Amino acid sequence: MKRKKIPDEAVRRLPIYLRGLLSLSEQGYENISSKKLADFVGVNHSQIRKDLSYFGGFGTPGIGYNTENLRRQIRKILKLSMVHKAALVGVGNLGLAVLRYPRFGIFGFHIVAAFDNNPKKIGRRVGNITIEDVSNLKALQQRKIKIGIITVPCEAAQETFDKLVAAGIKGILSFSPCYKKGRKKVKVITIDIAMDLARLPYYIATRPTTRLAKRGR
Amino acid sequence: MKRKKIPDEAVRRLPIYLRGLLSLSEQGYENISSKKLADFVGVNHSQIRKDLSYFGGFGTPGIGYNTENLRRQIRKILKLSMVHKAALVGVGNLGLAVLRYPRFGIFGFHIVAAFDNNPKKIGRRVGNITIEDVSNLKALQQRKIKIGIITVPCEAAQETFDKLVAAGIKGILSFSPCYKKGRKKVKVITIDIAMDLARLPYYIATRPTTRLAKRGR
DNA sequence: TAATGTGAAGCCTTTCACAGCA
DNA sequence: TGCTGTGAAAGGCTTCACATTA
Repeated sequence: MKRKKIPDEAVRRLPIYLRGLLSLSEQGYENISSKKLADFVGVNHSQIRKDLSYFGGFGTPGIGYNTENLRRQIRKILKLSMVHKAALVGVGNLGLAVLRYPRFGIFGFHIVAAFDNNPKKIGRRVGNITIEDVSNLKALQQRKIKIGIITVPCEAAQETFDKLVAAGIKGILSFSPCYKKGRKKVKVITIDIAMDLARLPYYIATRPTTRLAKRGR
Repeated sequence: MKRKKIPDEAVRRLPIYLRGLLSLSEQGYENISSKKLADFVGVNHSQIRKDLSYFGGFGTPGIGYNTENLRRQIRKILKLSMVHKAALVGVGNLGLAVLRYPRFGIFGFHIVAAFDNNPKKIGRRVGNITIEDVSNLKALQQRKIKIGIITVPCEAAQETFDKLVAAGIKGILSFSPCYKKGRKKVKVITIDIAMDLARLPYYIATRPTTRLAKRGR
């Protein structure tokens, strides 16, 4: 295995495996075969072995993968071994929900700052974070925050995006559907709730037998 | 064009085009070429033509596509011409945020019911919806609700899923990362915020020049 | 024996390139 | 001329099948 180009799709599946391994290790599995993990997470077993082989041989023929070790390896590949500091911009309903979202911890994320442009919100506390004015975004670099979460309304998305990039942010999770120009050296992952919902009716009652597509995304 | 098998990926892109067309038609474009739309939404222009060709020839050589007509056609393909009634289960932070999410309307969705199992929440109003007890889920069929949105905590996801399926729901948008068994004749689209976030560090500072991957998903 | 790691095959998706039409 | 619609080529991803290893 000589570091060929690694499919983006393989990277997208690693967190799925990680979450599966977490459950299975809680269930007491010390070792796990690609077959068993495959059944559990709903991915083909060859796929799992292939995906893992891009990064190295973590298994033992005849035995499978050591659950703890594989978890550690995947966390390392995804750079989740360290804790990542994230900043959230836009403390509306969705922003609040994300701030209070309980499950970031298991992947090593920590939202350490929240920003809004509404004077009424600035200074308020959510959990143990105090909402700051967006003008403070400039200082993100000094605070070693490399990940941004955008939960502002559509109109403000481009401006927020530009500010985050200017502040040296390296990765952005955006809930805003609006198209961003000028992304460069910044990885952007967009979650567009309305758009995902918009695909649903197409699949309803169209097909005599539902195709059970790969996985909802 | 003889209805070959239509790639799921093409369907996934249709809402992107739809949203792009909305903006461009607001900007006053009466006709639009695949090239212009491509630049706007960040997809290859051949891709757009190919995607549309799966469903029919909507354009005019030399001119492009009539903006209004293409919007209408895509809405028709995605079955978004009618209004879809949706029910939301789990009125926590995220559920509230989704209930108040302003942008479902443009795709023709209408959340008409919300459910929770917490007696303190039942009876409360959010917008013009009254929160009901989850036991009322049974009646979804009579109420002609075919789409469900799951925003319950992980532990309750499987149970909620089973109830929605039993109630005759045809499509589900789930924010719960937990694996669902027994999906059948039901299309499930999953949004897993933590998992999307978990991919971000992998892409940060790994690559000398960022690959500008297709689009964040 | 049981399961990994992997070349090769097969399948799906994207891009190219151009005939044909307005 | 400008742009669509579409075969064909290229590229990428998934699955198969098996040599290999503990």
